[in-house]
Amino acid sequence: MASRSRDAKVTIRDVAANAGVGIATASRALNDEPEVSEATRQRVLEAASTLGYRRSSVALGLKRGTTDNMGVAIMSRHAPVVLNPFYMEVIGGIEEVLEAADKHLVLSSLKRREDLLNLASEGRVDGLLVVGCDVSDEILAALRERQVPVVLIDNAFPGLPSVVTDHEQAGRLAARHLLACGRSRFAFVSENLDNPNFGARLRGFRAELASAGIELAERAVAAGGDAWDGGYFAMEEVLRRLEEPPDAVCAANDPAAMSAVKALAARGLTTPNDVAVVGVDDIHLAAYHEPPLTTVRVDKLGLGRTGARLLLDRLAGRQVPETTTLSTDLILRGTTSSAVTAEAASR
Amino acid sequence: MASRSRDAKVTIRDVAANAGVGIATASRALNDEPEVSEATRQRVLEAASTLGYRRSSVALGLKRGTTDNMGVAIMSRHAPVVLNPFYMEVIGGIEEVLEAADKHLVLSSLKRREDLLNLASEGRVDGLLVVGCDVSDEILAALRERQVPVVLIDNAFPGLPSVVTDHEQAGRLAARHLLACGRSRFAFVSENLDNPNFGARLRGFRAELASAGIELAERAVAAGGDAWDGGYFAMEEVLRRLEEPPDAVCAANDPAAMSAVKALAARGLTTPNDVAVVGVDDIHLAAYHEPPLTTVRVDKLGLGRTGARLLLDRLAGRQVPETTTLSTDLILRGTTSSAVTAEAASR
DNA sequence: TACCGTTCCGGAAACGTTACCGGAAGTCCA
DNA sequence: TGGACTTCCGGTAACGTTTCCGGAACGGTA
Repeated sequence: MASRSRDAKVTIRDVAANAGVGIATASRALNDEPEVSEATRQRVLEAASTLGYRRSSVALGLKRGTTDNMGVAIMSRHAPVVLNPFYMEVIGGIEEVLEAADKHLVLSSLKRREDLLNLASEGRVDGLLVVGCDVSDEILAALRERQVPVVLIDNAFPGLPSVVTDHEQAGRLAARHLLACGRSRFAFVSENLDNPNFGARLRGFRAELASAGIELAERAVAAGGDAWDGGYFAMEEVLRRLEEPPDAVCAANDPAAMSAVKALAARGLTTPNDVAVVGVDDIHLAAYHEPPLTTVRVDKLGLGRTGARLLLDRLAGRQVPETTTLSTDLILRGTTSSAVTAEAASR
Repeated sequence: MASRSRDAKVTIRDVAANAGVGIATASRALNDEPEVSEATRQRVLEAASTLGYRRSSVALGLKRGTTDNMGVAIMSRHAPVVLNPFYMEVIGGIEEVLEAADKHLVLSSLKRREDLLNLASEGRVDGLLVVGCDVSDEILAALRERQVPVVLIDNAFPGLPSVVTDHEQAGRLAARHLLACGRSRFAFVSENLDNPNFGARLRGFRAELASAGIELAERAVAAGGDAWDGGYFAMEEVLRRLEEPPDAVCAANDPAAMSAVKALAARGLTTPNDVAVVGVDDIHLAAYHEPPLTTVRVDKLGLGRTGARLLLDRLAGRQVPETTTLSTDLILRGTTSSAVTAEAASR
């Protein structure tokens, strides 16, 4: 019963020899196949146990042509990906589904483009989850052409299945809420406006305002740079440009919203009394912000989960839709209404 | 030159046939071995290119007995690991070194204990990096007994190489700084005091105070539970217990410190004027806190980097020290001195 | 007794690669 | 001219599995 620690690697031949059977029989016994008598099965199992046998996943992989591990490639042009709380939650969702399916997750941040291609075509992984927008079309086209099983998360590309957030809806929800709060002077701040997701949020925000008869001036929109305090500089920029400060701000994401609150405070403007602020994403920290951050929740776990599930489906030969869209929810907290206490913060 | 997209997998036999050579020669040409003429090498390379050949890493793995990927197991008993900013930075360091060495990172949060053992003994990974304290001695003993190449990060176990932080030093630095600030009524708050690392921080904190002739009362030490606001409750508890509020608080980690600042504010106590607060870790957010958080920096990237480097060394057959200790640094910011502005915040 | 079906088992091929070994040319020197 | 050495190449074993196929043993039935 106790597994003896062997220095040499113990293979199926060893357990077969030890049990006095052929390797074919040993294989069958180990794999719970029916065509083996109960007596020999026990003998093999016991031999395996005393020898401390572990089947080689590499050999199995070669035989089966499959590895049981999935690549997760996170592209983050700017900040180190591990500092991005958004992606971390997405990975959490991916991991949950993969673990339940007994798959393994190989993580790759992939500065070098060729690595991503190789990961799949060398057979190191069975499929690929590509997370985020910071990946060149060239790579995606190559992936598609090579028929690599891949699912895009938070990004889209013709011919490749993807799961995305309804970013425009997020912007619309933010605008609608701000309008419902009775605000009238709007602004939009972001770390970066090249990011297509942020662009879509702005588009939705602007569209909803337009349908209420309000035009969002170009001067009321600013980007402050890709860092945790990008929103701070964007907010400063907007305050500088406008003769009268806004009373409602939508930020492209939560970090930007939090920084914007700071920038407003630095100008003596309080949140939510002087200015209501709403973010997008609902990262974990949002609920712990002071005041708790009103935000439009993006289903990060859901992105990861359904992305992983789609990839698994695809590998199982099932047909998957080209794009599945996850909707967003307004999370009402303290930066838009002083009536909301910290108690109502968490989910 | 253009790689044709083939539906079937193209193996080295195919490129050998296409180039009109034997597979041994093809292998040599592909691997830049010298015993092949330049002419045939070119022929093989071209055949490989037009066929779109990619060498199978699985077959190579079987042949070599090595996978070129390393397992990273993060144990987090409580919160989902992806929400832990500390570990995320450690992973960043690991990834950096691994990528530079052309290794791949397979991530595993491992709820099920057997998975960790299997990961290595099935040959899925060449080595293992075990991060954090939330792993049972039983597993570590099994790892050691099975001779799995493993390096512990932020944890220690006899017979296994590990890289750790000098947590006691961190506590001492915090105490020394608080003393230098002229404070006299001390407290220590934590999410959790079972965590041996937090315990060591408390020990160092207490020891340094003692050597200044000050005894840290048991009533001035509290744990508030494992969540982002654990420090909040711990701080509340301390304030409730003490007749006079402390004027210096050390938190076991940065999230606890930030929450403690909030709890103090809720009681009308300002930071740093009424109470100086110092955290430990220096997570990314600390510099963006309001006021910027004075903290004792733990070299998270360094933990990951040297852990990965040690593992690589060990796999290369080099001898590695059983424990390497990383020291900490005091980062002076706004929660202990109002003279420090937000400008001096970042690294 | 002869035949057939069932149950259980072992040999060997195959997955894609590298490495060992032997052999065919070609070159050089005596 | 003949040997020895170098250069280049191909066949094949091996890595550890699974799976196909054939066969032995056995029991039951005509």
